[in-house]
Amino acid sequence: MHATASPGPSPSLRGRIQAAIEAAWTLARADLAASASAGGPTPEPQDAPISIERPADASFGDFASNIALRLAKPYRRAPLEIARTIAAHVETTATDPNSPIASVDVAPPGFLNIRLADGALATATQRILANPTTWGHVAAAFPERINVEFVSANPTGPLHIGNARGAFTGDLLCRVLAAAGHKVEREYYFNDFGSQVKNLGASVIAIREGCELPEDGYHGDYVYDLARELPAEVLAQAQESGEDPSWAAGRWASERVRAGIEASLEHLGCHFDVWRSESTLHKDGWVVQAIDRLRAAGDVYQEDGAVVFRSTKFGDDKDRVILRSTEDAAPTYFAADIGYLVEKFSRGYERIIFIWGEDHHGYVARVKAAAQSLGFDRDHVQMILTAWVRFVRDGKEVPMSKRTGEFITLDELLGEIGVDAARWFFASRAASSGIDFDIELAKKQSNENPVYYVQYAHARIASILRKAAESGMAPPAADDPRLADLLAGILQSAPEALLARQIVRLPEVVEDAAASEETHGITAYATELATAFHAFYRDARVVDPDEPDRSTARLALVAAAHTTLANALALLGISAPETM
RNA sequence: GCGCCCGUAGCUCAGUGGAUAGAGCGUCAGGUUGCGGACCUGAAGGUCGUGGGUUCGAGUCCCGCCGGGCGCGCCA
Repeated sequence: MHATASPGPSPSLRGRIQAAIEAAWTLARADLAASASAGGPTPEPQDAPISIERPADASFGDFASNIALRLAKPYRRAPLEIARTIAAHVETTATDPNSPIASVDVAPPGFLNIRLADGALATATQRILANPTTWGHVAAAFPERINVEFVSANPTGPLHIGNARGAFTGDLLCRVLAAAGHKVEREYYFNDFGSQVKNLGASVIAIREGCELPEDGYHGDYVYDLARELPAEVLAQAQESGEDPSWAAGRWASERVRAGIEASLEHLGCHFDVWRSESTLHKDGWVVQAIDRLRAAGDVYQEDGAVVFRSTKFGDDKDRVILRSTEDAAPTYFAADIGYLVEKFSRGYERIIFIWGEDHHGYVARVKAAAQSLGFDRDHVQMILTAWVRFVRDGKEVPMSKRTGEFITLDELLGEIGVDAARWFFASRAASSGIDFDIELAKKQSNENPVYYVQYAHARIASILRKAAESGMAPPAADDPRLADLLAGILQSAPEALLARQIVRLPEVVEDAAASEETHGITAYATELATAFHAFYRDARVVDPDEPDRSTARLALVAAAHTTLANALALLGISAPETM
């Protein structure tokens, strides 16, 4: 019971191994210093953290470290000597029954190969049964409040397939950061201020009145729907107050479109905590305040009647205009971005992340420059750029333009290939990797998507648990006093041990995903876990009335696998079906 | 022209300076008297775009070149 008493995240096994090796290194370093020749002083301790990794070849053990190879040069000692000295100081289960390490071997040219104790697998399995909902969550070394802004497409038309990557990338990042112990808020910024809103309104009115569309008007089917649904009162009120009806209709249409976008995103499993409009940003004075702060910092100047921010002072390749010389000194879009930075930091975030398409990479330097001039740490403003997705149908690139209405909406795409398959597709690729998305191919292959392989493993486990229940059997409770012995009994044999070794990796996978801000490690892991389960299923009969103890023990392991698969899928926002 | 990203198996993609470069799909050959065959086992398939350099060690870091994408507005 003591092992499972503390709720919430606990360190990954890898973290505990790392701590053990670090402790051994501290002792080993003293040995090495004591035996040092008079050749020179012992170097200062290296700051480099001791990295523990999963070896490429499983026969080497559960974990490996190249620490001795890295330290050989600064300490001017043979890697093998360092490795042997460290290994001699590691507490293993041979000397300390609580150690997660069964053995440490030294292999040329200086690797430490570490084998996990069976007891560590059993303890981890118990912990999963005790706290299934938080299994896989880890505690951040420095928990932060993080704002992640993504999608932020202008509400002048429904989301199209080009918005898919940003939506999924942002959502996945938020899920991962939250699981890694951070407080995450999801934000959508939209422009309800610019001329395109008026343009949308003009298009709606033109259709409504049967006139020709404006030259730069919007043409999509949705514009006709808007024209049909526009309440007459909107135009009547505009006429009464003397306002340009295009603005009034545009505001109405834009809000209508925005609500549709929100519904689409919710359908994808992408929830946003904050919807921030550009007009309120101006109205609340944030843009003016930001410009004043830049001016006070001495980082703006006048040129040809315009106000310019000296962003080159902070590494940008040219200075940027923030107030135009014409149109009543109207602020530029960039000025609004600066105001938005001030407003966001005023809410107390330690870190602000933007998910942008790579076509925005030119904006990174100027926004970071603004942050720095405003007195923020530029490293607390972070941009994640997603590479372009080329949508292809029949070998031809699909054109996408909201204005001409030539685009495939996100809703249409997901109607064809399904949310789970689409999520897996994007989650399993690095954000920086360019993708050719062949829509016909994706439809054809959606049945071959590995996501179903993983979901199938989950459903198969659910089926086993149902089968067990029919025979009056169930996984043992987490506080069953026999659990430790039962697990120890089965973890001696290969099918069970191989599965358990995959199960216990989840927290490490979450740590890695959060550190790299990439999710393809999770999809790869989920696939490997499913494979390990299918192999176990082949070799080990779970429900066997003739072997009640062994059945109970295996049910505990299977229940842990069930939870682990479900939590890995939850990190990806993908459903974990009980049947399929 | 300048800047950023990318180039790894037939295809789509992984690969925090370390051990024999991996996975899925596709191809080929096999597998079920038991809990879900949407499964399992095995095989074939690689000059890691290219040429140098750094390193005990390079797919990974640095430089040149080739090829592809994106960006270089007081636009939004």
